[in-house]
Amino acid sequence: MPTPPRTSLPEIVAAGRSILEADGLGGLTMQRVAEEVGVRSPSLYKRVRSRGDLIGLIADSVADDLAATMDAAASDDDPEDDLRAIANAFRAFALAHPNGYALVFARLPEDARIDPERNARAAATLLRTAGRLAGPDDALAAARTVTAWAHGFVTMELAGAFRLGGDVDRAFAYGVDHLAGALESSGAPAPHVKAGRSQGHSEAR
Amino acid sequence: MPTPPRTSLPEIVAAGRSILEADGLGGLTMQRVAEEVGVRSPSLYKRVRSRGDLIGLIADSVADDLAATMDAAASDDDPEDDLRAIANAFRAFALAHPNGYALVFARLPEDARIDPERNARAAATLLRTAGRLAGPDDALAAARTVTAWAHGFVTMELAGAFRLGGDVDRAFAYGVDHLAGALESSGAPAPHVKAGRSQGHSEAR
DNA sequence: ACCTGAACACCGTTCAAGT
DNA sequence: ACCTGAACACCGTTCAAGT
Repeated sequence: MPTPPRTSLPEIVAAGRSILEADGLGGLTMQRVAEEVGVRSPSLYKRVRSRGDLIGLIADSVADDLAATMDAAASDDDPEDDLRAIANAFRAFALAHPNGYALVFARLPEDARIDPERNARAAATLLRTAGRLAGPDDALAAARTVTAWAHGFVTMELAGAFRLGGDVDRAFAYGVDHLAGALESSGAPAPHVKAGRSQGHSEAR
Repeated sequence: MPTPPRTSLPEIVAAGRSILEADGLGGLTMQRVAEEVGVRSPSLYKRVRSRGDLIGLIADSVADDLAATMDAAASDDDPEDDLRAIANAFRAFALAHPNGYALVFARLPEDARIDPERNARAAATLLRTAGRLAGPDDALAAARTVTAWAHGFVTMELAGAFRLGGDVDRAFAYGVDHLAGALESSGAPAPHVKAGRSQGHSEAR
């Protein structure tokens, strides 16, 4: 005799994500999730293969939001401004959702990885901006340089690894500015060189 | 009646580190460690406050090795060559010890963090090289930019996040070259400008 | 002083039994 | 078709009891 479902996969993922954000990966237990969606933990296995599977689904969900945030930050006007805006949005997202963010770049088991199309879509905005700065041939390498830097920076910031004093905000701005200058100078078509670049590295022409 | 110790803290840390490297953080159980050093798991708590504490000690140990590796890579000759050498050594270490490396930059609880002096010592080599490239005022921001980039890059590489094709080795080389160029151009004393810089970004002057 | 077995609270996961 | 209690194997950690 059929029984009506008492929860759903989206609800489970959403509950898992909010628990993760609140209490970290260690606090994300199947029992907490079950309690949150009003069910007993064995029932979760009707919609989810394992805790690892659930973690992968949460990572997908966060990755989508991060991609949307970066997308919204780009205006497709001046590429250097866009790079700065994307980087700032990226950092703000990571600082606002540290535990979810960590999952997006975590070393997950093969089957829990973010799927390829989602990955490509998430990379698209930055890839386009990087291509406009560094030229089509270097677009991928340039995008990887920027992503690596931004990810490394916020990861270290979240880990509390910047403990030598100094202004962390300034170090971030320093990084974007110098990366933008370095990538742009690397032989792209460089269609419109604006008169007043932002600051500090005008010698990099 | 006193009993002679059957193990020691260094032995425990070393065992934990080799288990971590072989089986990941999930495989690092107190029972596995105890078995490895020939004792029962409750005995470990004589030398270690908790599993988290042990993880912190392992992180310290790996951080020391990483710092030594970077130190050995620098020759204090041409700073750009040094930057490249340090970055390559950093990446090689991370790829060779992925699980231990992850711990060094992990978001550990406050009390398990790598201690400040160790942190400063680990940063010293790169800070010096960055200072020779970017000038004393920008040394810290420049070192942070390079460290963030290198850490982000290898983390993404280890996570399998580079899935858009392309040559990952080339992307790494591209990153060092452009970072070196960008930092150097940022207004340092720049004592000896070599005639033949490496490649590709000679327009960045 | 160090080590141990037993115990506790807590996991993820399975499964037979219920509706 | 979905949900549940009970059970299993496995954690980290504590502690009284042994030497």
